[in-house]
Amino acid sequence: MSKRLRIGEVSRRSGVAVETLRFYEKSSLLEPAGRTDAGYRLYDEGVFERLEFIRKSQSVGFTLDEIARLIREAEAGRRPCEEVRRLAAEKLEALEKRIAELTRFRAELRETLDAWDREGAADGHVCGLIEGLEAGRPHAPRPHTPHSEAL
Amino acid sequence: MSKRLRIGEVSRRSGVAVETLRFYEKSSLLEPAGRTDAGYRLYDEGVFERLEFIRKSQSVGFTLDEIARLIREAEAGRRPCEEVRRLAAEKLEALEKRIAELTRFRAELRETLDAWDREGAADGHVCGLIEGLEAGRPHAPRPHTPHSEAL
DNA sequence: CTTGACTCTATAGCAGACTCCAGACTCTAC
DNA sequence: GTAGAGTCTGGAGTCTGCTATAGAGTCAAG
Repeated sequence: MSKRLRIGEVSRRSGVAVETLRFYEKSSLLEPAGRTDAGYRLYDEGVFERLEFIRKSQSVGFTLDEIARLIREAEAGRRPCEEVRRLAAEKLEALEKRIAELTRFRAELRETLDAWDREGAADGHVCGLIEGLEAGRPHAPRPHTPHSEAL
Repeated sequence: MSKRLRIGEVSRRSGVAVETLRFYEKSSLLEPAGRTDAGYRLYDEGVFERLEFIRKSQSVGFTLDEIARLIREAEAGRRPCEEVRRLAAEKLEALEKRIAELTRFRAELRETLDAWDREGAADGHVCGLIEGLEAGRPHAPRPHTPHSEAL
């Protein structure tokens, strides 16, 4: 029989704010195992596992809604492996696109910074980024990419 | 003398929604080159360059506010190279951290997906992610399998 | 019994980047 | 001259993931 924890203790041990725990409850991510007579939430040790799951899922790009859905399915006794896998595969794909994109931008940004270093103290000089603002960069403009996911 | 475009045309050609263009204007990111007598915004071709600049800057992590600031400085004829450079260097650093982070996540995600593929067709099998979820749940009694650090 | 930390609910607010709406005007085509 | 698409303004609403506040009840220590 495991010890039951109040919300503050859970918060302290997990690093997740009290308000956030309650918010997660509202969002169907986390139910307290019970309540005291006074209505205080009581959690058991499993909560840490759950929070870890949430954290990890978030970190690979699942939204709280998606996470809630997975949890719902799992609790309904279903094994939404297919679904999870599909979602995860999607996330992976998005992630790869995003990494490629960011890597390109990193190269550009480095290049720009390097150029500034080279031209550095030369006064009267308008640095590359600003130049791009006024006249356009030497790079070919790309067609619009609809929506870069905020990964 | 380049042709002047109305907002819808700019939207169509850039993929940026009309409302977003107006929103950018409110946010001091983008001014139409003029107005018709009826008050319709008119843009010239330079707008695409500007939009591209905004998009790229966003992609490397500048906020719209920062972008507006850069534009303001550039248009004031100042050369805020120091400032721009500092900001850019910061973003580069952040970008590198982000890329490293995402790359780690990608590795984890791939690994997870691979693991699922290997264990795949084995029926009755609860995939790692879900397993983590079910741990400590009173429902769904499950055989204990010690592989839960899925994500 | 009082103090102070903790908890409760319900509601509001924040940041960032849009997105949509009403109601009025304008432009183009037929 | 009328339909229908496009545009205008100003302001409100959306979305995600929290974070904060008010006002009240609870609990353990001194």
